[in-house]
Amino acid sequence: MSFRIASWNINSVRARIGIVERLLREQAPDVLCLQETKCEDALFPHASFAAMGYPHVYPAGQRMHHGVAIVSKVALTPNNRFDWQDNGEARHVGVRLPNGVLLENVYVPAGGDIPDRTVNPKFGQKLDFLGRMTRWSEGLREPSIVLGDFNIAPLPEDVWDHKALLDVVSHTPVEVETLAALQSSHGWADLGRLFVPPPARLYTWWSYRAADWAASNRGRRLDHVWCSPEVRGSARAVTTLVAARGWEKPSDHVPLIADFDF
DNA sequence: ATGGTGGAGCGTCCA
Repeated sequence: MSFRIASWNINSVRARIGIVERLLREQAPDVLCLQETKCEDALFPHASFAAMGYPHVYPAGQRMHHGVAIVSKVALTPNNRFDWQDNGEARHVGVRLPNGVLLENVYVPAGGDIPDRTVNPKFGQKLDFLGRMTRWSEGLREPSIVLGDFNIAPLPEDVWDHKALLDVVSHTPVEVETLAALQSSHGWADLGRLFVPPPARLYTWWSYRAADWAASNRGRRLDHVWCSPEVRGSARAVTTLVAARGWEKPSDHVPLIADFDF
C-alpha cells in the first residue's frame, strides 16, 4: 500500500482553487494539507473538494489571514487545534490517519522583516511559537508526522545564497537554532533532506517580487515534512513540485508530496 | 538603494 500526503501553502484557497484541483487531478494525494487558506471555515470551498473526490475537510481558518486545512479522500479523526502562537491565530490543525499515525499541519508565523524581537514583536512570536511546539514535541508519545510551512530554511543549501541571507528572517542563526531544538526534541526526521541530501539545493518557495523566478532561482526551502522515528522506515519518497511555481496565477510556495508505505 | 508582487477587502495588514 502507498499513502500519499501533500502539503501546500496555497496563499488563498479560494483565489487558487483551480490550481488546487490541478494538483489533486495530477498527483492524487490521499490527504492534502493546506496553509494560508485565508478564509473562515464557513467560506471554505467544500463543494470543489467534494467534486474532486475529497469530501472530508478539517478546516481551521479565520477571516482574511493565515488559516490551515486538511482535506482527504477518506474520513479522518479530528484530533486537535493547537494555539502555539498563543493569540488565537489559525495556524494548526491535527488529525489521526486511518492507520493511527497523527498528522499535524502547521503554519509557523513568518516573523516580520527585522530579526530582532526587541524592535519587531513578530520575530519574538515566531521563536516563541517554535518554543511551544518544542514543549509539545517533548511530550509526544505517538507515531506522528508534522508538516507545513515552517517559514525557516535551516541548511545553507536550503537558500540561494547562505551568506546573503544570514540577516534575512527565515535563515538567521537564531531561527535555525530554534528549529534545530524542535527537531532534536523528538528525533524528527527531515524527510525532504532524507531523500535529497546536501549539497543538493532544494527550495519550496520563490518570491513574487522577482521579475523571473525561474531565471534568478532565488529560492528558499521553507516547507517541510518531518516524521517521528517510528514512521521514518515507512517513508518512500518526497517530491517538491517545482513546476507548480510556473502554473497560472501560482502560489509563491510549491507543493511537497510525501509517499509512505502504509 | 529599502524596492519589487499578491490576496483580502476597502484601511492597511500580512506575507
